[in-house]
Amino acid sequence: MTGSTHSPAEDTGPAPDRPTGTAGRPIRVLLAEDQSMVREALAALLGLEPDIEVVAQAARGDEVLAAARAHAVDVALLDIEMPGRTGIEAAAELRAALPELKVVVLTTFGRPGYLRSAMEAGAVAFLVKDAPAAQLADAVRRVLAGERVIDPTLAAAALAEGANPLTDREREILRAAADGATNAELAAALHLSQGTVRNYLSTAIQKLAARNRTEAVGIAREKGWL
Amino acid sequence: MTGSTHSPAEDTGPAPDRPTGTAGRPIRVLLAEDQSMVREALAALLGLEPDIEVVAQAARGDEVLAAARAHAVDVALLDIEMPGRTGIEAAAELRAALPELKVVVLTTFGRPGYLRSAMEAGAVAFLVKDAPAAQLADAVRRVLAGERVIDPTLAAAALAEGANPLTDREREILRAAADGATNAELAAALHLSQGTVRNYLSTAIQKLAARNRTEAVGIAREKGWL
DNA sequence: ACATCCGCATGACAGATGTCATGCGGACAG
DNA sequence: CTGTCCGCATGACATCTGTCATGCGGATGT
Repeated sequence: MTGSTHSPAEDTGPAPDRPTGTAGRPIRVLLAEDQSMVREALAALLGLEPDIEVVAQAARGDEVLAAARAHAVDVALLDIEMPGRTGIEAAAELRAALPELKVVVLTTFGRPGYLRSAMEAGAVAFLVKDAPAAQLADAVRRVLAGERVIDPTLAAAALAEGANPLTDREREILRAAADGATNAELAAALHLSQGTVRNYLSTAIQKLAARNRTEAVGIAREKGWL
Repeated sequence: MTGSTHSPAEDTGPAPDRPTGTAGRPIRVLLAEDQSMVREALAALLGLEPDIEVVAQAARGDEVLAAARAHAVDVALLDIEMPGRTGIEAAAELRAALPELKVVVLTTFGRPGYLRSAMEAGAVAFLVKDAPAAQLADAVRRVLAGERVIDPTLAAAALAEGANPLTDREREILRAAADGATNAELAAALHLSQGTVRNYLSTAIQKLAARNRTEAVGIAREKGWL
């Protein structure tokens, strides 16, 4: 357990040099998370660190880019599950518009597929909310120093899983089927024959080693492939 | 419908010094939440309040009772989704063992069924993590003063929904079907005929106004009836 | 004591779902 | 250029799933 780590005195270790250029000024952080209570609690936590300042908050994925631009942010902390845009989509957007900015993805679920997508979207760190709180401030400092911060266990799992085996069509149909749509509706919505829809579902079920669509949806969700 | 109702009886029994913010000792809080980062962030947030002290933390539902006993806790803050025991189950346990203790249930999902179960288990407050962070400390103080704290919108939704319409059997089967089990397996596991299983699912589907088992599971989950 | 309601249980039937064999066309290595 | 692979697409067939009519037994209210 990494319980109480409030010792600013011994904090001299990981900060021999401020990699953001201007020495001495606090690290400017954007925090994006849809649940107010969690967001503000995380802000309080980071506020305890003398060298970190939360200068912007966002409750929706589609507010992230504007907020980052408006506040000259050094590091963006993004939750994945957000309304408007997922943290992953927001990360891709940030990389395109503000390539200097370091993106940390912070999520409830340590799904290998999420890690993979996050890295592909340009994130340099991936944290799960299960991890000790001390890792949060730590990760902020380390990404600014140019490091990548990834839980080794999760990285191994992501590599072991391999990539998402589902094709675009299969994912599309599985996602729609997850909401309870009957495959006649799917066929109509996608302008396909009913048999074709069934066939995609069938191959998806086989690829995921499931016994029916319900289980297939569960497995795909669990791995972050949906 | 919210806090305006005080309990007339059973109030101010053994309290020479009201532990409320006035002049007494700080309020002793137990915080139970499985995600370390969120738990410690919430602890940091509460730690900013001068009259509140987080004296115990639990990462699992089955650690709650022992922790509450060991630290003479005034208020327990319980997340619902936890390993070991749900926050609801832990609340029932606390009410049985430590009836003085005020229980606040704190959850990600504002599901009406959750609210209902929480109140039946003896919780006196129900907060969603979507709410502003200030409500957390506020709720702690108010429950200690004998108030109940419930989001009026959610309370209205819970009343409008009515109670869980599913019978025990239906819930049991729907829950199992949610994992992707085929109903032949369900029949074997529950020592029923296959037709019977289908029938339970059928009535569940009708009660929930769903079109198939998948959608029924989704609806039941959303309402907190699973 | 009785009628009534409700949960539990079953099998027959129709319609939805999953599997299979088959074919088309683009990408890619040789 | 050609053979091969893979994603996309379809219809026929067998199985699974959802609905219905029916019946049993315990609780409830009168």
